[in-house]
Amino acid sequence: MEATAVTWAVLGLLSQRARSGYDIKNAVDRTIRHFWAASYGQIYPELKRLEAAGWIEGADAANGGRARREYRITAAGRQALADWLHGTETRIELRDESLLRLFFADRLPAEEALGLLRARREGYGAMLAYLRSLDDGSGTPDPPFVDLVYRWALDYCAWGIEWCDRQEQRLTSR
Amino acid sequence: MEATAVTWAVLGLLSQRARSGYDIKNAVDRTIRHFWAASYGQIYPELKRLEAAGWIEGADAANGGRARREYRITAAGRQALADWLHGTETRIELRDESLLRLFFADRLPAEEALGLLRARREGYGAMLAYLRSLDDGSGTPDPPFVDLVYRWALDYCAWGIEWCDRQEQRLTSR
DNA sequence: TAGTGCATGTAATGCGTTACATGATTTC
DNA sequence: GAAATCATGTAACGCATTACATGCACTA
Repeated sequence: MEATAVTWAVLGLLSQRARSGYDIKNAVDRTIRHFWAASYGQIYPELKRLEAAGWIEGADAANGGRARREYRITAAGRQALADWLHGTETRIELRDESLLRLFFADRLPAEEALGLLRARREGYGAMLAYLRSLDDGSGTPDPPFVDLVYRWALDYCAWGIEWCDRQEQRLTSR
Repeated sequence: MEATAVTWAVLGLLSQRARSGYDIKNAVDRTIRHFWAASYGQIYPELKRLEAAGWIEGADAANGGRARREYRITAAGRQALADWLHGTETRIELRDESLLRLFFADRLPAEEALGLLRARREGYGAMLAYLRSLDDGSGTPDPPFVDLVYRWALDYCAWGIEWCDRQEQRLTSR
C-alpha cells in the first residue's frame, strides 16, 4: 500500500498493543504529539486503509454496551513497520514562526528585537512545562527508546533556553 | 487582509529591498528555507494578494528585454510587518520522522536501534554541511538578527550531534 | 548550439486541521 | 441530573508541494 505520513505513527502504536482509533489519538497526544501530530481526520481513514492492506485487523470489542472497534497489527504489518524502521533517510525539517520573526527583527528598535529573543526563551519554557506535565509520575519505566525521545525533547528545550540566554548576553554586551 | 503563513516571509523579504517573485524564491532558498520553506505556488499568488491589500506595489522593471515585475513594500506594508513582529506567541512545532523512528526503535534488535541513532547524527551532519554551503564567504557581514538565526541553525546541529553521541555512549555503557 | 539561468505563472494533488454530528456510559 | 469521558466518523477548508507550461537571454 501507499504509505503516507500518518501510516507509521498508527502502525507503530499498534505494534505496542491493540488499540481503538480513540486510543490511538490519545496515545499520539500523550507521547508523540510534540514531534508528530495526528488528528481524527487522519487516523480513522488510515485505519481503514491499513486494514484493507492487511497490515492490521479490526474486531468489534464489546466494552460494556459501548461500541468499540479494536485493531491489532498482523505479521505483514510488523514486517512493513520493520522495513520502514530500517530506512535511514533523515532530513530535518522545521517550521518555526519565532525564528522567522527573529530573522526580520533588524526592522525593530534594538530593545524590541531583544524582546523577541526573550519571547522565544519563554516559548521553550512553556514547551518544557508541557513536556513535564506529560510525565504521569507512575514510576513505570518506559522502553529505552521511548524514554530516549522524551529525553530528546527535554534536552532540546533546556538547550534552547540556554542558547537564548547566551545570545541575549552576547548582543547586549556590545 | 487575511494574513497566511507565507505573508510574512514575502513581506519581510520585501522590507529588505525590492525584489521580483523569482528573487524572493531564491532568497527564501538561500536564507530561510531550513526553518520556513516557500514555493512558487505560494509566492506568486501571495504577491498579488499583498498588492491588492496595498502592502506592496509592483512595477514592470525592464531588464534587458526580459520581462520582470519588481515589488516594493509600502508604508502600510511596513506597518503591518511591524505589527506582526510585535506578536510574541511562540509555539514550537516540529515534524521529525527520524524521532518517530527512534520512538519505535524498541521493536528492533539493539544494534539496529543504535544504528537509527547514528543515522540521526548523520542527518544533523548533513544539515550542518548544507548550512555551511550557504555561507558564500563574501565577507559582507549580515545584519545582527539575520546572523543570529544563522547561528541558531549551526548551533542546533552541533548540539544535535553531541546529543546523539552522548546518548549512544549512555545506551552502550550498560 | 546547447545548456544554464532568469522569469512568470497555474493546475492538480496531497496533507492535515477544524469543526461538526452523533450517541452511549461513567462519574460527581 | 449534569458534566466528563468514551467512541466513531465525515465534510469543508486551508496550506503547501509538485509538476507542468512558456519563453527570453546569456555563456561556454
